[in-house]
Amino acid sequence: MARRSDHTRAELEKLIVDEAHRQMEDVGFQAFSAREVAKRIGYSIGTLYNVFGSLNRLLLAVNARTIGLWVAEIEAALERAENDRIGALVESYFAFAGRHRNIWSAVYDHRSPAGEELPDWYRAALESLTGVMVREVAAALPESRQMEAPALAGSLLALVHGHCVFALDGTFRLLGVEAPLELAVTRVREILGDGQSRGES
Amino acid sequence: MARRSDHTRAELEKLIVDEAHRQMEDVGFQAFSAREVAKRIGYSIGTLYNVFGSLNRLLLAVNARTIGLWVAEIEAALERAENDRIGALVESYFAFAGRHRNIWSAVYDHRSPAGEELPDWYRAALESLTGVMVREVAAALPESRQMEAPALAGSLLALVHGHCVFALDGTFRLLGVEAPLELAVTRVREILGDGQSRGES
DNA sequence: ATAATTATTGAACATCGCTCAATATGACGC
DNA sequence: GCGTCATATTGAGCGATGTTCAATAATTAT
Repeated sequence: MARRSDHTRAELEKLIVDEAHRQMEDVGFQAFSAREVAKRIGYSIGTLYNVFGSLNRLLLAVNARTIGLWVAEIEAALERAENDRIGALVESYFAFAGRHRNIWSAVYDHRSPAGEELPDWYRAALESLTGVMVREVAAALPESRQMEAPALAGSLLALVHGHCVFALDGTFRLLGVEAPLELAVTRVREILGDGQSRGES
Repeated sequence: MARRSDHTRAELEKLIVDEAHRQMEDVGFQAFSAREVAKRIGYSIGTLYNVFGSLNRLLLAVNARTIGLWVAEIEAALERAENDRIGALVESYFAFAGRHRNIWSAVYDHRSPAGEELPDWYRAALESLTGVMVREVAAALPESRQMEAPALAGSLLALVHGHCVFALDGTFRLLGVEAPLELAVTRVREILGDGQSRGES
């Protein structure tokens, strides 16, 4: 099969995460299988465990990659945005989740085993996401309310996340609500204070 | 083993859901096992499938029961509440999730297989939950804003859900936010309009 | 060339959801 | 009481899963 000269350790790690991420995108969290990933890249299941130690860490690697792509897309949308940065933020958050349901859901569907603490590189990925929120919220707030920024950012993250979850799982449909994104944006505007918002391009 | 004279069909169904619900509360969604449930009540795995048809429907029955308990607890809190009904609503929502993490999480962790539509009795359970939200939001809104009630109720549900998820999974801790419940209540008050709120008992 | 080190394997184990021919049980007519 | 039929219950069997680890292959060091 595969020879160890074919790939350095780092290359092999990337090869596995690549395929695992593709697999997650295709079949979703429930149907994800480490064996299938191994088969597709031509290595045995054992090698997969040698490299990542556990399925948990492989899934964290997959999710960290997802978060990275997600943050990149949000940042790109923010660069394109002219005035309405908060609107662009919420919109691109939603857009990514809608366009990549499987990998997006996996971030929240997977739970690390109890007692296991998150690796630093995964924490860093999470913080890059929350970091964008805190930064943009701070920028949208007047000087006098800067100290509220972190709490407000958390609140906004929770608000947008909730709307996103219920938009995708059908809860909003069940309620007869048909524009969850607009709803979320409206909520966010109310919360950041009506002073500098309400709708412009 | 168990004789058919021991239980009517309805009793057997209840026996299974009882044990499955207990099991879910004890070990959580990931470790839940239909085989284990069968073993504990002294029936075989086959009987379980005869009664419920699939694991999906058993899990829906477990989750429907959870939602029932949840709604009952919220309604009880609302009856005790004097003035601040919205505060009581959010607080009891949070309290249930915190006190029954496993069964609460299972409601959102479980996904029905694609294409399978939800049984009416499960829809009814979901609607009893959303119904409380719509009713209370409507009661908290002035006459002039009654038409917004359903959309606002959905928004509030999403907002509270998001805060609840991030409170339990550690995201708020990661952000340095230490009072997610109060944060959620504040957000809800802002959204319903400051006219009749801001903090009184 | 030989020894020591490291990478890779994949059969083996326990467990899972799920199926279905076989069996046990109960009810009914005579 | 007996035989017949319908129904309830079983649990071995199937194809998967995650995980382990002695055995093997490949590389490096001596």
